[in-house]
Amino acid sequence: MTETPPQYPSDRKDAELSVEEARKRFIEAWGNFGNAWGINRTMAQIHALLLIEPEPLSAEQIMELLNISRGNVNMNLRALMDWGLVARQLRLGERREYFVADKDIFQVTKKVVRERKKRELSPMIELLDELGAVGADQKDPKARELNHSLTRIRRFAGSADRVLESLIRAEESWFFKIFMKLFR
Amino acid sequence: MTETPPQYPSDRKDAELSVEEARKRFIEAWGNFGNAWGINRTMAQIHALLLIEPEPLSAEQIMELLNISRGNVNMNLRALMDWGLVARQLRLGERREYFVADKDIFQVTKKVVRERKKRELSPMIELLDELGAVGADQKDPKARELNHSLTRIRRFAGSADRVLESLIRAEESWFFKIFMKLFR
DNA sequence: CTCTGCTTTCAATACTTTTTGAAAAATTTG
DNA sequence: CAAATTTTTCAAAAAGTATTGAAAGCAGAG
Repeated sequence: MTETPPQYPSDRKDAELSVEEARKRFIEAWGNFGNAWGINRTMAQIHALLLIEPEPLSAEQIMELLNISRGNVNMNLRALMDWGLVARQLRLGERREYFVADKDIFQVTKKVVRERKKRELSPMIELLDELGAVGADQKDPKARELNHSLTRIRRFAGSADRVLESLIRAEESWFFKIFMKLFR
Repeated sequence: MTETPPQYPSDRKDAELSVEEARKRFIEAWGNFGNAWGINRTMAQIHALLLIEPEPLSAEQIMELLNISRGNVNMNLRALMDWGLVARQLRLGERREYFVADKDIFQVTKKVVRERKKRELSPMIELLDELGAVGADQKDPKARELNHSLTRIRRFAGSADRVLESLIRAEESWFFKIFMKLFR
């Protein structure tokens, strides 16, 4: 923030503006995207910003670039670190903390899958197991339908769980090799 | 609501209560689950209710069973029908409309995937294509990092898109055969 | 056409989640 | 240790989302 950024040559006159515009549009889109999937918009925007930033950024810089408050930045950076998507980075002789995002999009996916599986799928499976036996022995249609529905869902959830677990464990190359062959 | 439900025999004294309790717990859990994934809690609860209900229900019955207003039921039933998860069912000689859920959980998954792919993934891919060229020719690190990030994300989004498209088109048995062999 | 019974709409309200910003806590430096 | 700088916390405010309920709309029956 205190230093003047160096000027780089460019073929196009409007290049500098265009890059800024593109960055802005991507950050917005990533924010909306995350939001639609139950991730706080600001958290996703900070993530987007760090994804396209060549250098680590300080909380101060994020505040200014995204126009959000100190507390908000702090809160969401912590969440991003909890998810393993962003790491703190210290610089020798500097007091201020900097932050970088893991730029490997496959790693990002794995971490998001791991986190949400733990938070949402696993509790659902536990519940389904707990309710699994209810109504199995009864003739009441309500009981029977409940039992059948829960059994089907439980079976499906188990499959999903295994697929996701494999995804989380997969090595990037292996995963892509198989998938790229399978899917077009 | 106006007719007395028939009594079914059961091995356990507390069976009736237990089934009701289980139904309630499942509906709640499904509501929270949907909510975490960006689906309105009530919409998910109505879906859960119809999933475990042996008979079609009217809007009136849903209102009473879930304790929600007429307008709310109407709105969310419409959304569920838009997603293709619930169908209207008319009875001969009856004016009132009834609703049933598609009980095939694999179909449900496919429909949800299709809908969200259309609403969220496709627009993101369009944007990435649009922004794809920005900064490719520049030396400015910001431009280069933006370009690299967007290229990586674009490539990944394309893979995800193809995988999901295959899932949507897959026959259940085929899907499971392949996946069960691949994963564990 | 009018009554009746049901569905749909939507402005107002209630509820939930996010954001702010100032104060407190923590950490480094001299 | 106190001063300086930075991070963290959290109650209050703002923003966003869901829900209500009364009124309007619609369709079949008489």
